[in-house]
Amino acid sequence: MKKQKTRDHIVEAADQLFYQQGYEHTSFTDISDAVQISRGNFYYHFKTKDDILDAVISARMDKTRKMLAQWELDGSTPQGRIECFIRILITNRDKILNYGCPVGTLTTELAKLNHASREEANALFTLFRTWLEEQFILLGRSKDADDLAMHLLARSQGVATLASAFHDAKFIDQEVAQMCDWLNAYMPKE
Amino acid sequence: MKKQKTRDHIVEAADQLFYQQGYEHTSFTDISDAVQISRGNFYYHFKTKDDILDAVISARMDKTRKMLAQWELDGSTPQGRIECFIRILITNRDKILNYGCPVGTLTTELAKLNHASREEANALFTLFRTWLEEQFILLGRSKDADDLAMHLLARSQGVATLASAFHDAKFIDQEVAQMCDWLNAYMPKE
DNA sequence: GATTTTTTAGGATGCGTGTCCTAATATTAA
DNA sequence: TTAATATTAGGACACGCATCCTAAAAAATC
Repeated sequence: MKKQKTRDHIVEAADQLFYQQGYEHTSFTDISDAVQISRGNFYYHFKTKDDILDAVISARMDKTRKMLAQWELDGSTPQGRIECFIRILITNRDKILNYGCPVGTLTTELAKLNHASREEANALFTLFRTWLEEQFILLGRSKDADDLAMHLLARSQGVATLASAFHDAKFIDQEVAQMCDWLNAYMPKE
Repeated sequence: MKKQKTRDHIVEAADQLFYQQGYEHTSFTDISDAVQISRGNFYYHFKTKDDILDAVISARMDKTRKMLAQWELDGSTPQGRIECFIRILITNRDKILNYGCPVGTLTTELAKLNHASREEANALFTLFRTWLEEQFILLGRSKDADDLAMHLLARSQGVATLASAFHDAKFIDQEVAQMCDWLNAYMPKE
């Protein structure tokens, strides 16, 4: 099946372009140029542009789930796992400086467009949210686990937005350090 | 001069629409419908769509400057003034729940579009940043005043993004309370 | 090698867009 | 009232867009 292969290429290219240029501002031509495929050939793989968006979101969900699963292996303690989350800002620093947070910018754009896939994009946030919540529960904070998860999500989100606006890498490092301090000071050592 | 009047109407309508729908997604027709003006008449007031954007940004700068000046009067202490900033999230809660932060979402969009007015939009952030910095200096934190300003900006930004994604008003209230606590606990009482 | 199926290329179509032009109307000045 | 100017309306224009169609090419099957 060659179909699946080119389909994957399309999704991958669209994923990048949607992140870098935004969904609406990315045209079929942009994607076909990136994949080196004729524009007309698209319809064979995807009926509409919205379908590509759904495929991209779905792919991001899978990738995120795998990443979270990996963190479960990397970090032996809940603190360590949460720290993995905090440190994505550093791992993806360059991209974030240029294009912001992929989750935040997409949900924001789709909200403005009042797009049908708005909620599906939000599910990406929910994925992180519930995962973080679980970690905080493991830390014995079951009462406010969700609040803490939202708090951390919001801080990461804000850091990405500001760092991107001012193209300030140092700011990312500072805030990541602060969040780690917050995590260690605030949480009970076990 | 009737010209100035309709020009102001155009800028006001464009301001709202750019906020609610995004810059790119708002067409000349959208604006002319809102202002009740023929589409062709636009060119008499603005040469290009980009010119409208510049005018909108400029208007927002003026409005922001006035708001900051007002806060200088409202809050007798630097803490009080900073608290004014934190509480915009509550003042504009409904709009934020629906459309996010006007500054953050615009700069994010223009960054993706690689738009010429990107930097001018960022100046809105800088306006808040330097104003907050001044307040922290007045509090005797001249060494890390800018860091604190950026920290607070980022947190507000993150709160707006998450609250909008999850349409969660309670989250705004919680985080605003936390930021006020942080401000009062962290800062020296005088 | 022949035939069927899968995959592709490239252009046609209709629509919305920003932009621009020109003639009509309203407003002001003489 | 008349003449000059300021403001408007509405349509023309070229372009890019998502979409759709059809015939050619490639691949797979027999």
